[in-house]
This record gives sequence, structure tokens and C-alpha cells, in this order.
Amino acid sequence: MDKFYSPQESEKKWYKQWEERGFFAPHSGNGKFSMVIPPPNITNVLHVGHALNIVLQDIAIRYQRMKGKETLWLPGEDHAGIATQNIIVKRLNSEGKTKEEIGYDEFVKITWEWAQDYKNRIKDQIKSMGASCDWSRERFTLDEGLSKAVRKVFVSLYKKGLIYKGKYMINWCPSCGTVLSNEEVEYENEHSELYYVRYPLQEGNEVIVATTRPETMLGDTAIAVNPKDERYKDIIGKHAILPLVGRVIPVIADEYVDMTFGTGALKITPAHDPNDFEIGKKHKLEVIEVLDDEAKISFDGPYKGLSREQARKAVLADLKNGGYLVKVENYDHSVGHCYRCHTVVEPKISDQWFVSMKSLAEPAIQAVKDKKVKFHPERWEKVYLNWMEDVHDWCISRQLWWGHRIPVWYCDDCGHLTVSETDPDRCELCGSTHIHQDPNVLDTWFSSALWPFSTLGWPENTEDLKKFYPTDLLVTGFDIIFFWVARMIVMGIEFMKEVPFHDVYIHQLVRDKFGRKMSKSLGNGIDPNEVIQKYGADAMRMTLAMLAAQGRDINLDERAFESYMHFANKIWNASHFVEMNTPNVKIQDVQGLTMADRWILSRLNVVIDKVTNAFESYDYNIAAHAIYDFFWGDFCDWYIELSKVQLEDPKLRENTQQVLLHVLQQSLKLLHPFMPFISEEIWSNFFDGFLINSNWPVGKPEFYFQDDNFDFLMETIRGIRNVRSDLDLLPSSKINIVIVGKSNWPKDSPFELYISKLVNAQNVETSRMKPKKGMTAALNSDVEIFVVMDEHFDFNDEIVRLNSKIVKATEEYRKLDTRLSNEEFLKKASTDVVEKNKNEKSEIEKTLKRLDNMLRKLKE
RNA sequence: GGGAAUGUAGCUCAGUGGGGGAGCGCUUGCCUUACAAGCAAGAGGUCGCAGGUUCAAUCCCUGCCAUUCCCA
Repeated sequence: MDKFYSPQESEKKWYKQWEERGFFAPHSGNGKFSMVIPPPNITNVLHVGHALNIVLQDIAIRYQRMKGKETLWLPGEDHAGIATQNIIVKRLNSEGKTKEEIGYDEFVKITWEWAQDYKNRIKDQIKSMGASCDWSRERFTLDEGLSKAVRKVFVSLYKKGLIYKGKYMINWCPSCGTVLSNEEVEYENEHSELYYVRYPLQEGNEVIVATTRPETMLGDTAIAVNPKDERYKDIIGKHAILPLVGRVIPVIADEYVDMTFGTGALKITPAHDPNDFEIGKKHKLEVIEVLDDEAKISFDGPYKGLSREQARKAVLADLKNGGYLVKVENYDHSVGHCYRCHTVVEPKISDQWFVSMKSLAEPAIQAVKDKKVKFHPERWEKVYLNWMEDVHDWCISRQLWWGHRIPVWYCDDCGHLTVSETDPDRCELCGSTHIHQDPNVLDTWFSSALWPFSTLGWPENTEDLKKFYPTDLLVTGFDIIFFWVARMIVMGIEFMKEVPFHDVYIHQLVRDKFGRKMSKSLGNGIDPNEVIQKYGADAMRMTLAMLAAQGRDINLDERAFESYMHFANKIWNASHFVEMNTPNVKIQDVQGLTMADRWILSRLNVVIDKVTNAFESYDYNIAAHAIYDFFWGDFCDWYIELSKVQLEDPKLRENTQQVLLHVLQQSLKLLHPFMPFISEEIWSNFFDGFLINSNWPVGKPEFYFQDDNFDFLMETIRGIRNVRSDLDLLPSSKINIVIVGKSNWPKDSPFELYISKLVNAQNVETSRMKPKKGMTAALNSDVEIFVVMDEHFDFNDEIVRLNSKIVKATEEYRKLDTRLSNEEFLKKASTDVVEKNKNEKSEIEKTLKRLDNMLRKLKE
């Protein structure tokens, strides 16, 4: 082994070997475990949030693989309709071109080239993270097979009447030039103004309305007031004359109107506000569109062609000049923005395709209530149910070129719609060949919703589908519970008659160390490529795993990666130590263990159970902490140090080598899901075969030992070090230790040598008498440990030390005493706790007596 | 307006109904033959505030304050 671990070489080497030897592909085993990757968008390379997602999945799959399951983790990417199209359009524009100029075919061609490029980049990134997914099964949402699935689903839902087309109020992004679903609109509070505008009444007098959008008044077709509003009782049924336009519009009464908002009178613009649209329908109002697809004024007149913002200014100026503007107030309200380009979304009436969700949602709600799908942490279940129980119809058509074309053909002759899985050449009703396909594509999430079964070959009844559906675990972020998780459950139940996964692990979003979202504009993003380059993939994985508590966010400080790079180095060096001390030694069973051997083997058993249990409950951070603490805190800091003593003893040498090898071997297994590269690298230096497909460790019953002596040994060593430090005795200076009292340390263990080694003592001896010039380092009820001082002994120092120990012990004693003299405590506390307290009290009592004695003698 | 989460060491975060933890940072001393990417010793916290339940509350309950998120 080299003296330093170099991640770069090792990572490339092992990933290649694992893949070539087919370890990522499923192999028959004891049960199966399958996952599908949340397909990353091809719009960009992966950020550290993706890294968290990938790493958690890989930890899960490696654990399951080692447990002997037949594992499949299926990778792939998402074509991301709007987002990808935006990027390509932007690029074209920067070259002075538009997509219309180059045409549909050319546009789709260059977008495919982009897709191919980014698929490769993403794939390389996922590989560099060590992800053990089966690349032979990689899928893309626009693949042929997946497109077939999309068509089959569309046709099936259409025939069931669950997909329909119609003119409704939808969310329109004027910049992307497409409709959005409700979920794709992000609401934000914005500072705005509320304008009070005077509308004269035809019958005399006037009414003042308040509005945030004066520019839409061009499309007003009514004034509405609440029928209960005394102020306006008299004007219901009268008519207002629309300022600037001159249109005569009715004053209507509707319960919907909030009397406390503004003046209590509302202008009604059915074509450009969802609520107004509903009121308009109810009262059969005229619908006048005044904005076009680019959100420019389309209404004939002086404002035509102005943008929303320009039109607002112009209209306000004219209202002011005409004496119609009464006042302007500051007003905060929430405004919808496009989730892809952040443009303000325009409510608009449009002819679009929808999925009717109510009936589809019912079984999906039930499945979660019945725990057929379990969320981890559980509270996300509520988020899912709240949304699902109030689900709205899903607008699935998009006015884009990049995506799955809607499989609907319109007949130019008879107007019939042919909805078909395969491209028809004639109208199914009249036989006309004059047909044309719907130009729109489907929402990307429509194809993602089928991901857990379309990727396994559906609609073909493939072997993979039979074996791996339903999948076992989905790992994803909470931000796409509605977009994706919910819709997969719906589609899985509808088409497979079974939920798509049993467990959903919702992980955190990764933010910067100040808790801000990572973004390009802030420049606070962390690039996983750079992290891997700088610290190694294992360090990145371990860091993310350590932080992956089941909370909401990770505020990631890049310095954290350094800690776990140090951990990797620690593992490397500890292994180096074991290697140097076990030349030509093969692992085998051992008998006749020392105190230290028994202790570390017990600790190993405990950590195996801890890690395993944590994995079963998706507590990856607990598992990571457990193995970290064990390896560094127990194995390196204590056992390896003590093994140095044992290795020098010919009687103990062989056993010690065996214990070192055994603990290292088992530790590598526990570490492997977190740090696959370094663990495999070290494994190859010691053991046969590959760690990736070795078996997951199980605690050995014969290695559970109950032994308090080791704790006292540690206490002793810490106490002596403490004395050293307090008295400024350099580590290089030799000291002598005297042990007084009857020790029940086991005879088979060289505890004097342990102590001697770990505190660099010249001599450790047992005596019946306390040394004259001895500083108390540690004591329990039976034994006292002294550091013998030849020259520098200071009575006052020792008195101070003893006093502080007495103060501490007395305080503890009082606590226990008051507790134990409380009858309620004795009556109601569990016997375990009472017993423990009693024992502690008697121990401290004895210790206190010893301390008092020592202090008295010292003062004599 | 409805719902949820969070508040613990200077920073980033774990955790538990019965003596408060880690990493980084800080102080001090060490190149002790695996590791200075290390070792050892240490400083630092009314566990947001106020009540309640309990023999016992940092943990459970209620209210409040602060921060954040989701939905309308």
C-alpha cells in the first residue's frame, strides 16, 4: 500500500471494474430490490442537490446488494420540455435566429443533439459519484419505448373520458409561449398598487372600483357588488360607462364580491382573471379578450400592441387626464410566475387538453392511507394527501416543439378527432386522408408519471416489468411531490393496478451555508465535479450522508468535505497499519481474547446492529455517524493503540492480528455503501473477491461481552493524561504509575502495558500502599491510580485536585440522594432506573470516602 | 387566510423523559516508528421565551416570539 490514498486513480479503476464485471446488473438473489432514478433534466449538468439524491440511492442499493438481494437501480434522464426548449431558443436568439426561421425539423434535430450531449455529461457525472446503476437499462423520457407508453396511456385515458379538450381559463406564460399547469405557477408576494377608478353610471352618479390591473379594463364587461352591500343596493341593475372605451356594462350582484376589499365594487374582466371568468360564466357576460399570446394589447385602439406594463402606464395616464383616477394606494399581493422563466403568468382563456383527476386520485389517496406507499419522514404523507384531496384537473398540452406530440389527428373534412397509438393515415370516421396531427406536445411530467413502469418495458409485458415492478424505494426531494410522486402513484395504480413503489424517502434540499438557495446569480452553487476533484467522491458521499438527517434542508458548508476527506485518509492509514502488522496472515477464528480484543469485538457488534437498523429505517446519517465514530473513535484511537502492545507479545500476537483483520474487514463492509471506492481499494489489498458483492455483516453472538473494566481503563488513561497536561509534563518525559487497591482486571490482559503505552509511562506497578508523592489520576470504588512525582510534587496542587474531585462527586451524590429519597420516584420510576441510581449512589459513596481519606492523609 | 417545519457551542448540524454531543473554528502542548489530512489536554451552551403534564422535561402538551417553506 502507498503511504497516501489518491482518490482519482482509485475511483476510475474501480468503477470500470465494477461495471465491466456486471455487478450493477441484477443477479438472482434472496428477494429483489429495485429503484428507478429520478431522471435529471437534460437542461444542465448536475448540482450538489442531485449529488445528494444520487448518493442516497447508491447507499441504499449497495446495502441491499450486499444483503444478497437481486438489485436493480435503473438510470435515465428527462427531456424537460419547456426548460430545454427555452435553452435552445435562447441559444438561437443569441445567434440572431428564431426557431420559426429554422423550422420544426431543424429545431428538433439540434435539440436532440443537445440532449445527447447532456445525457453523456450527466452520465459521466453520475458515474463519477460512484453510482452503481445498471447503464444497460438506461432510459430517456423521449425514447421510442417510452413514447409508446405515453401514447397508450393517452389513448386509454381519452377513451375512458378521462382526457378531454376544452376552452378554460388557464395559466399562460407569454415568454415561453405556452400554457402551464397550476403546479407550474409559483406565487410570490409583490409590492404593487391598488388603483381606485371612477366609472360613471349611465343612469347618473358613479361607482368607484379598485383594481390592481387597470390595463385589463379594456376588457371589462360588468361591475359587480355584493348583494348584501347597503352602499350599492341602489345601483344593481344600472349601467356603467367604461372610461376610455365608452362600452356600456351592467352592474351585477354576486356573493363572491368581498365587501371589505377596496370600495366593495369590482370591475369584471372575464377574459383575463380566473375569478372574473367564473362570475362571467354565471352571469353570461360577454368575454372580450384584450391581450394576445405575448401579453400585448390586442384590443383595437390607441393601446394596441403595447406590452402589459406599457399599457398600464398609458391607461393610467389617460384615466388621470380624464379625471377618472381617484387615488392610488400601496398594495401587496401575490403574483403568479412561470416556474421555468419567472415571467408573470397571464390568466387566459384557451383551448387545451386536460386530465380529469378526481376519479384517478381516489385510489391514489387510498393507497397512501392504507400505507401501501409509505413516506419517510411520515409527515410528507399529509402534504401529499392535502394536495390530492383537493386536486384540480391537469392541463397536459403545451405549445412547444420539444416533447411527445399529442396523438390526436383532426379531420379537415368532417372535423372528427382520431386518437390513436399509431400514426393514422386517414380519418377513422369518414376515411378522409386530409388529417393533421395536433401541433402541441404533452407536459413533460405526463411522461415522467409513467417512469416506474415505462422504463421497465411497459406496455410490453417484459421480464423486467414482471420482476421489478412495483419498485421498492423512491428517493427524491419534497419539491416534486405534486409534480411527480403523486402522478406516478396515480398512473401506476391506473395502468399497473399496483402502486409504483412501497417507500418514498424524501430528502432535503441543499442550500448554501447561510441557508440560501443555490443559484447562478448568487454564485453560491457547489459543483459536485469540483468537490470530487478536490476531495474525492468518497469524501463527498460521506459528507452528504452525514448531513442527510430527515429534516427539511441542508445548509452545506464546503469545509465539511474536508473533514471527511480526512476521514478517508484515516481509514487509509489505519489499514496501512494493519497491513504492516499482518504480513502473510490469513483471517481465521480466534480463541483466548484479551480485554481489548473483547472490547473492540463487542463494539463492532454494536456498530453492525446500529448501522443495519439505521439503514432499515432510512436513517442514513445515523448509520454514517455510527461507522465514523466506531472506526475513528474506537478502532483507531483505542484498539489500534493497544494492539501495539499486544503485537509485541508473542503469546498475543497472532490473536491480535486476527482481531485487527476481522475488525478491518467488517468495517470496510459497513463503510462500503458510503465510501465505495476507498473501501474496495483497501479490500483488494487484504481480501479475495470484490467488496461490492461481499455479504453484509451480521453481529456474532459469541462476540458480545459485558465488561466494565475497559471503561475504567479508558478513564485511567484519560486521568493520567490529564495529570500530565495539568502539570505541564511533556509527553516525552517518562512518568511512573502506581496502582493501589484490589483490581479485578482480568489476568489475561496486560493492562499495565496498555497504560504504559498510552501514557508513555516508564513503569507501571501495583502496590498496596499509596505513594507518598503521588498525584491522583483516577479512582473508582476499588482502585486508585497515581502518577508518582519524584521532584515536582506539590501538596497544594494535589489538594486542589482532590478537592475538585470531591466537589464534583459530592454534587453528583446529592443529586442521586435527593432523587432516591423521593418516595414518588421510588414508587413510579421504572425499576431499571431506580436500580441504576442506587448503584451509582453506592459507587460514589465509596469513592467519596476514599477521596476524603486521601485528603485527610495528605493534610497530616 | 389555511397547513407544515425549524430554533441546541462562534459556524454547520446530530441527539435523548432520568449525568447535554460531533465536525470545523479557538486555546495549550506534542513531528509518540499508521496517519501533522495526525495525537493529546482544554475553553465555550439559562438546549428560543412563558406556562402545563410528570416522581423527573432540552425532549411530551399549550401559548408566544423568531426564521423558513408549502398551499389558496
